[in-house]
This record gives sequence, C-alpha cells and structure tokens, in this order.
Amino acid sequence: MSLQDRTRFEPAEVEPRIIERWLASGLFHPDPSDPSPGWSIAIPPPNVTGALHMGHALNGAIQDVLIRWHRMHGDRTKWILGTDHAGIATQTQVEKLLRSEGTSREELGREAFVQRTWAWRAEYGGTIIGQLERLGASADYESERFTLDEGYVRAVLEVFTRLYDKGLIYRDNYMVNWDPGSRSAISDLEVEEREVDDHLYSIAYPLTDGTGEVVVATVRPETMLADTAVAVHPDDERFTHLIGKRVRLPLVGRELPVIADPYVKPEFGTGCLKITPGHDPNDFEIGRRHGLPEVSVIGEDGRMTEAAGEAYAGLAVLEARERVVADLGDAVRAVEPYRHTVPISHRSGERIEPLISLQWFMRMDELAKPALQAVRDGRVRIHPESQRRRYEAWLEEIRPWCISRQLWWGHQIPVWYRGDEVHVGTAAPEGEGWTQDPDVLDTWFSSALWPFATLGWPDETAELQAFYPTAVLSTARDILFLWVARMVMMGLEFMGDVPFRDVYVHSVIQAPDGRRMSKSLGTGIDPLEEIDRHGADAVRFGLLAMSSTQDVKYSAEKVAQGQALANKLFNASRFVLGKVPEGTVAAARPSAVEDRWILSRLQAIKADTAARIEAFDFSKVAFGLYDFVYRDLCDWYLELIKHRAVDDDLGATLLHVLRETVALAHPVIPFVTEDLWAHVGNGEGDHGLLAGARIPDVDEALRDPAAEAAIDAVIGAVTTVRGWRNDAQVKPGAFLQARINAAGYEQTAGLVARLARLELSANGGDPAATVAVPGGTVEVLTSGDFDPGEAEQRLERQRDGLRAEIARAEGKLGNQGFVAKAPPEVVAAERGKLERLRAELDAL
RNA sequence: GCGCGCGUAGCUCAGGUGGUCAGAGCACCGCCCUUACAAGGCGGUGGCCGCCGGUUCGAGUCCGGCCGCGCGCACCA
Repeated sequence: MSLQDRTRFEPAEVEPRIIERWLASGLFHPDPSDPSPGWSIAIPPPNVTGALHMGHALNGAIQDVLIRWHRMHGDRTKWILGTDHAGIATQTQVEKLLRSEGTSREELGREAFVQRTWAWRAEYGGTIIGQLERLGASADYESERFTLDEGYVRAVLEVFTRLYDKGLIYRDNYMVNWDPGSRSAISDLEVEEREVDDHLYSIAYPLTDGTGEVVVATVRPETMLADTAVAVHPDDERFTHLIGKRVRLPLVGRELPVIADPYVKPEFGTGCLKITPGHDPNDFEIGRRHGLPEVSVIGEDGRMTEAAGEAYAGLAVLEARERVVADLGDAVRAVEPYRHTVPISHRSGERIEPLISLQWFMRMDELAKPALQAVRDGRVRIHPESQRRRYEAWLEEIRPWCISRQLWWGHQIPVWYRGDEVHVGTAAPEGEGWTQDPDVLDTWFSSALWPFATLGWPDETAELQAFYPTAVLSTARDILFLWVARMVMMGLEFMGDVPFRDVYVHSVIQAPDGRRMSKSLGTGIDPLEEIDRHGADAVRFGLLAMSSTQDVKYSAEKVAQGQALANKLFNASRFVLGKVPEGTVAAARPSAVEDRWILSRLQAIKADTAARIEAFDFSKVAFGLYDFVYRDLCDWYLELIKHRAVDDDLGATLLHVLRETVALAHPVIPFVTEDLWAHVGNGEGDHGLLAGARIPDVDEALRDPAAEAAIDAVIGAVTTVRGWRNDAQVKPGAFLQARINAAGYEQTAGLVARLARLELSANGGDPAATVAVPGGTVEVLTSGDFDPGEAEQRLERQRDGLRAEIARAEGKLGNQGFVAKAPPEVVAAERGKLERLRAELDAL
C-alpha cells in the first residue's frame, strides 16, 4: 500500500517486516574478527526462565537508545546479548515440572536431571530473546551467549582456580543463610528482612548451685536444645555475681556456663541472653569468641535432628517449638506478643534457617579496594549520585561471600577429593578414586564475569580487544551489589580494567497505583500486551518518558503519547511527501524566515537530544522530540508553509527537515521512523536502512537567533489574536480587516495574517478593537463581525493583568531595601520591565 | 534505629548556584470534520509550590523543626 493511502501508522502491520529487515541486514552483528575499537553495552542477562517484564522493557529501551544513537554516529556498536542459567530459579522450575510428572530430581539422579534441564532450556529458554526483538532491541542476536555455554564455563573455572591459587577462595565450616525452600545456602544479598508478629518467651534456667535461676528471653524456644551458654553484659550489676556460675539447661540437662559479653543489651528482655551458636548468627560470633561448643539441632530439611533428642527429632521447627514450650511447663515465665523482622529467602520465599555448614567462601576485602577506588576516581561513574553512595557504603563494609550452592544446575565446583587429597583445577585430576565436590557456584559468581567472558576471555580475542571495556551498564538498582560491584571487582582483577565507564541505574516501574508490579499481587502489566495494543514505539517512548532518578508509576498516558507521536510523525511525512515533487534532493535551502527558523530549531533539538543522552536524561530526550515534532514542526512550520507554492528550495528544505527529524527520532521510536525512511531515506544507510544511517551533526551555520525571534513574535501574535477571536466570538472562518501596529513583523505580517485569519489593510480609520501582541498591537478595523462587549472584556482583563504586574514592579522598586541591596543589574532589569509594561498598557 | 529521596494545577511530573518560577503533558471545558493526522486543530478554566518557624530587600528555590509517603542499610534475643 502506498504511503498516501495509509492515513495512520499501524504498528502491528509494520513491525514484523521491519524486524525481519534489521535482522537480515547483519547491522547488529559487528565482525568478530575485527579488533578495531568499538562501542558496546553488555545486557544484564535475563534469566532463562524469565519472560519479559516492564523492567526488562524499560532497560531494553534505554540500552537500545544508547546503542542506536552511537551506531548512528558512526561507532562500531555491539550490544552483547545472552541469558543467565539462573541456578535456583531454573532448578526450581524444572523440579516443579518433574513433580507434575510424578517424579523428582532425586529419582532421576544428577546427570539425568541436568540433561533434562538443558532440554527444558532448549524448549523454553529462548522466549525472552524473541521478546526483546519485538521491542526493537538492536542487540547482537547472532552471537548470543549463555552463562553455561562451553566457552563461558571455561572462563568460570579459570577464575575459580586463579582466585583459589591466590588464597581468596577457601572452604570453611561457618554459619550460612540456609534456605530450606531451595535446600541450599544463599548469600546475604539474597536474604530479605520481613516484619512478622511473633512471641517473646521468657524461660527460666536454674543455677546448678541451687541459689536461684537465670531467666532468658527468646523468640525461638526450640533452639534452646542447642544452647551452649547464657550470656550477660559484663557491666550489668544485676548479674555480675552470676558470671562463671553454671545453669542447667531444662529438658536437656546439659550444664551451661554463664559468660559475660558486651553484645548483650541489658535493657532488652530479661538482660540475659541464651547462646545458641549453631542456629543464630550473633550467637555464632559470640560462641567463637568464647570457644563454645556448636550444637546443631535443626537439619538442612528444616526439621529437628537426632541431636535434638528423641522427643523432638523429626519434628518441623514450629512443631518442635510448641512441644518444647509445652514440655517446659512452669519454666516458661512469660509469653508476650512481639513484632520483629525475620530473614526470608528471596529465592524461595521461605524463612531462612541459620545453620553451620561446610561451604566455599570468597574473601572480598582485597578485591573490594580497587573496585571502590575505581568509582572514587571516576573511572566508573555511577548515575544517579545516590546510587554511587550506596555502592561505596557497601564496598566499605564488605564481608566474605558464600559462593557454594547445594544445587545441581550450575557450574560444579572444580575441586576433587580423594581421601585427604584435594585437587583444584579446570580439569579433573589424573588417576582413580577422585570425586568432585557436589556443589555448584552461586549464579552471581558467573554473572560477575559477564562483560569479558562473553567476549571470549580467557583467550585474547579480537572481540575483547574491540569491545572491552564496555561503555555503559544500565541496570536496576536491586542488583547493584549482587552484580554490578562484583563485575567491577572481577573486571579489574582479570582484565586489569573496569568493565564499563558508566553505570546507569534506572527507575523501578511500579503499578499505576504505586504498588510493586508483581504477578502474585495481580499488579503486573505485560509489556508485550502493551506492544500489541499500542506498538513497540509507543511502549518505548512511554517508558523512556516515565523514567527518572526516582521510582515511577506506570503511565498508560505516556504510552498513548508515544503512539500519538508515531502517528503524528507518520502523517507529517505523508503531508511533506505529498507536497514535494518526485526527485527532489534534500538540502537546507531556506528562502523565507520560517525556513531559517525551523532549520535553527532543528539544530537546537539535535544538540539538546545529544546532551540529554549524554546525561542519561531519557525523559527529556523523549519529551524534547515530542515537543519538536508537535509544536515546531507540525503546529507551526507545516502550517506556516501550507499555502506556499513548493519551489525547489522549499521542497529541498522540507525534505531535509523531515529526514533529519526522522533520523533523530529513530533511537527512541525506531519502527515508524524506519518505515518512513523507506520513503524519505533516498537509499542512504547500510542496506538502505535508517538503523544503519547517520544522524547529521549540528550545523552551527544554520543557527539563526534573528529568525527565532521573528517567528517567536509570530507565534505570540497569532496565539493572542486567536484568543481574542475566541472570546469575541468571531466566526471561526471569518477574515477580519486589521492592521498591525507593532515592530518586528516586517517579514512576517503575511504569516500572522494567514494564521490569525486577518485581512491586512492600510485603512487609517479608528480601530474597532485592539489586541496586544509582542511589540505592539493588532488593530481590528471591521466591526460587526464580533461581539464588542466580549472583546472589551477581554481587553480589560489584559489591562488588569498589566496593571497588576506594573503595581508589583512599582512596589519592588519603591522598596528601599530592594533598590539599596539588590545587585544593580537586577534593579535595572526591573526598571526596564516596568517601562515595557507601561508602554504596553498605553498601547491598549 | 541509622541513611537517602520525595511531597508544586484533578493526574503524572519540570523547575543548576534565591529576583517574569508559578510551568509542561494528560485530563477537563468551549469552539472547529480548515483537503497530513478527529489517535486531529484552535482557545480556555485550574495551583495557601505538605505544615510551622528562621535567614534575606526578596524563598517552591537556603536553614531548622514537624507531618505524610517511598527506598536503602542494620545482629537487638
């Protein structure tokens, strides 16, 4: 269908064709063997299990704007694409599937389970990539990576081995966050504190010497079975006499020492703290300080172990709690309601069970220092500022990272055991009888290598040379520590350079009512449905327009504005192409003041857009384009030239302005602009595609302040006269005789007349009405075509406004303090303003 | 508990270094199917700039204190 037959832009019809052309062009896939410098972004790899959500869509739009902008400025761009194996999430998903089939991972065995998971990934794992295509993301689909692909695994094993050799990775029995849901240890960053209503129990432990008892307070009575001491504050005079005595642990019978430790808060609870090194992180620390035994009574399945004693073994923790409280009888001295926070697994949603267990850890202090320095000295810039402070604060107090996970899906830890022998290496050791450590690495361990492992490291590839470091990392703030900080550490350690120059932390998109967007709350909005409804351009524009340094609510309005913009630009193009003769060559050849004006405005929007992209101010990028297209281009320029005969100069200029506008808007709304490029692009760009064409630089020679002033006056005058006509109830179509009695319209009187529907006259008679316009007045000469009463009322309102402003200015200048203390130029400006206002009032 | 941010028209938000800063978009109201677009055009209504004090000739704009909302960090049993 020809352009002139399409009265509106139909995204659903156009988008699939355009995606096809882009992908076929190879534009998104720079030659991997070319080592010349490039400009790259590594996508935060979405989970293979995932479907595109609003966060992905926003981040996709942001990254694509950056990538397209740079591609259209001649950079060799690569948007590194791939997915994350997402250990826990994927394993959980596949286990669920197995359960529905009546089997389990245990039944299948490790090898078969992992195979099954690969098969699952092959079937379902690619959906999100296809969804990114629909968004218009110009990523390198031809070299998609996966954190478990062959090359990536090599990188992970290499890093583990080197860090082990450096002494940064070690194995230890230590307290970890045990997630009973995924049956694995998880890191501190995967734990969320949630407030719950609980009970605080006071329990009496009798002194062994029969002189009394010690009452301790706890929210977890069942852990008393693993108590190995009671602690009081060393300076708490109520209890100093108890220090060194012993108590008998009820139900168990074990004797416990009463120790002194400053951790105990005398004012809290009873002032006496039961110490359970096996099941509480603080007690664990205290226990290690005092050399206390570590007793475990809760197992990895979340049930009481044999060590809890016959009466409790096998019970779930909550059952055990009830039983213990019942069995304690009178020893429970008080039960009060108590609200506090408990640790919840971010992965499974279950309550964390702190347990002592043998895990692999990574020392972070040595790697953290350079990562902190890189941000402090600006080699990595984090935007916005508030996020930089968060990053620094976290790195300053970094703790060891538990990197082993008791899962099957992931990078199995490259450590083998045979008796007391240990082998650490990228390959299994020679000889018989070795068994590999069953655990896998935390998913974030592999993600931390993303910016260089995806480019071929540890080999020295041309891609590494060309695209490392990447330019920008755009991401959500919840993975600033989990991922971003660790990439900086690993990049510095293994590449000797930061992994990216800028980190942009984007908004979180909330539901329209301000709640979190989530499936379980039913508050989620599916970006793909929005694309179906409004088009990818609209969704991209809307998300960019919403984005901010703060969290934002999803705004259907802004998506609608994006859709309107695409349609507006489409129709403006139809109009221009309908006027410009076949064969016209686009060029800036202004022949009238409005031509010089639009060319000058075009330079301004190009410069503004560049500055806003540099500053990651995507909202202003989007709205700046919107305003330019609507106001400058359509409302004014096209209206101003509508009745001009299209000579060669005007045709060339029109086409030039349209082409540059279409190109400039492409990074934000790539589909409609690519569609239009087929008609205005004149075959320019790789494969004739706008995605492969250039956005022309700002042409300073076309900046024209005089033309801008002249047309600003036209806009002011036309708007005012239209307002007057509206109030005076002039027939919309009527042309009124009038004369312009104002300076600055020498070249533009005709334009004002046409757009305000005036018939300029040299008639010297008295005006029937006067309208104040910039630089003077317009005097309407014909009476009878309007309501003089309404007209006079409007005039009076204008006079009132002027009088009020004059009064304000006079008041200010009459204020001795102002005249004496304000800077002279401010006072002078105020005087000038007053004179101007008085002149305007006189004219009316 | 500590830290950070926010509270400006009905809604979503702009408003470096204090002096046309009271704005935009959408919504709303009125008028127009003017041959690019009615998913359009033109015009208009609308705001103790959260509250209370302070600094200043002058404060959405700086300072202090409240109130409300959000986020981050945190080992109080």
